[in-house]
This record gives sequence, C-alpha cells and structure tokens, in this order.
Amino acid sequence: MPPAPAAPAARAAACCAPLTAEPLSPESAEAVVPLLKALADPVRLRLVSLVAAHEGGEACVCDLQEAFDLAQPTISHHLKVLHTAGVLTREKRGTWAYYRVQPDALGAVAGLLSAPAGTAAGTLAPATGCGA
Amino acid sequence: MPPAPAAPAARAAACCAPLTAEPLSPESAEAVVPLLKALADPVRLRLVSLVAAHEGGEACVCDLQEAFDLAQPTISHHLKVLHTAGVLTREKRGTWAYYRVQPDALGAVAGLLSAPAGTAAGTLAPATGCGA
DNA sequence: CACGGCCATCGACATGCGTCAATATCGGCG
DNA sequence: CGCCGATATTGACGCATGTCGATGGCCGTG
Repeated sequence: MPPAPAAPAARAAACCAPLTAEPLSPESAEAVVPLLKALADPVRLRLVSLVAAHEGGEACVCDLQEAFDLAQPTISHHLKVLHTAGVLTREKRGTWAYYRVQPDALGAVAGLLSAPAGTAAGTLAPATGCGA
Repeated sequence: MPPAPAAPAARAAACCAPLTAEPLSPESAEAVVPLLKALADPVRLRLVSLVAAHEGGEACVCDLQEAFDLAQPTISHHLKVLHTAGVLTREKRGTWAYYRVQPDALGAVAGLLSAPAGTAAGTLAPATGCGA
C-alpha cells in the first residue's frame, strides 16, 4: 500500500459549502465520508475527545488505553484510523507516542453540517482554513 | 425490534459541549454515533444534501432516485436509515413520499465538532437549538 | 549487551452494512 | 372492481470493519 501517512481527506473534505446550500457532488461526498466514518465509532469519538481535552492537547497511548476496556492493539488500530483520516497527528518522543487533534479536520466537518435554519444563508464558521 | 420511528439519537446527541472541551462520556458517545454513522455514507450524505437543497426543502423519492445509479430499494433503505437516525422526516402525500431535513440533527453534530482553535474558547455555533 | 516496557503490525474471527432481486402494500384511475 | 405506478419490506450475498491473541521493532535501563 502506498504511503498515505495522513489527512488527504481532511483537506479535500468540507470546505465552504454547507450541504444545505446546494447538492453535494459525488466526489465531494466521497471525500468527506472517510472523515465521518472515522468519527462514527464510539471508541474513536471518545479517543478524539480524550486527546483534545487532555492537558497540553496531547496524550500518549498508555493514557488513552486506561479509559477503555479494550486490548492495546485495538486502541492502536483506532488511533491509526483516526490518524489516516487526518483527525489526529502522531509524534513519537522517546518510548511514548503522543497524539494531537488536527483542528482543521473537525472544523471542516462542522462547517459542512452547519445548517442555516430555514432559508437564510450565513453562519459561516470562522477560521477553519476555508480560504487557504 | 420495537418501533423506533424517528430521532432518539438526534435529541440526545451533541447538545452543547464540544468534544474538545472535556472528555465525552461513553453514554454520550453511544448517543451521537448513530447520527454520525447515518451520515458516514456517500449516498446518504448526498441524499441529505439533495433534500436540503431541493426546492421547498423537500423532495420525493422519485426525484432523489434519479441522482443515483442505484436500485429503488437501496434508496429507500438509505432514506429509512436517515429517518431512523432523525436526520430526515417523512410525509406521505397521496402516492408520493416527501422527505425533509430535521435541522436540529445536523446542528447538533456541527456543534459537537466545533472546535475552538488552540486554547481560546468561543466559536459557538448560533441557533442550532442548543437551549430548546 | 541483555532485558523489559511501550507501541505497531499481522492473521483470524465474528459481526455489521451496502446492495440487489423479488415481493408486498397502498393509493389513484379507468 | 381490477389494474398500475410509487414506496416499503424481506431475504440473501459479499465486502468492510471491530475485536482479539501473538508477535515484532524501538528505546531506555541495568
């Protein structure tokens, strides 16, 4: 398998058009779905939350593992999925591996789902890297 | 299976705490995940988008089916999943069935994923029904 | 240099999920 | 009353995915 180290999906994902504005193209849908799939698991969702809320915004695997009743390879697998989807970044320092949340990823999905109530437009999520 | 006609998940889902603020409880995670799972499919994501962007905010199955290369039962199945998750509402008028987007559902997920960049708080999504 | 702990990978298994063909249901129309 | 078109339901099939046990690589330590 070619190196897909991180986050192709997060970037191509939801940039600006909330899906309530106009029909999502098949390509855009395929681009966003990996991100949603990565988040659509209770363990992974909690993992992201734990990392994000952890002191310093980063957490090592041993810390995360304690919150679950799962085997270590399972946690490692979920972290890999989140990393591949571009939700988490990995950094190995010494013996431990530290994970962080890539803020753009969540912001992109949030922006896509931000729905103007009724017919009004607006509600642009600020500063999720829409312009870059 | 008992009748779960619509939207238990959407309500219990993400109300106020973005998961970057504090760790998500296992129960909350289990509550939100059905919604994310419902959206984590390219066909369903496009269905939601098509319904939302359709004239009048509603669309019948025959309209939606034309946008895909899938059999009719498949579309019906996806619509049922979205309806069960509380993303779409169904109304049968005469021969046709019309679907609408339940705005609270998307707003809840968007609010959950809205991440304050870095350490700053803020970036509250307005008017997604958090208080109601 | 040998050992031990942290983490990732591999292989296997069970379950879940997307898809379809066939069929049922329901409402309108001749 | 009988037909037809629009949706929903059922049953089956194949692929994707979550989980585990076993194993391997890497780094720090004795």
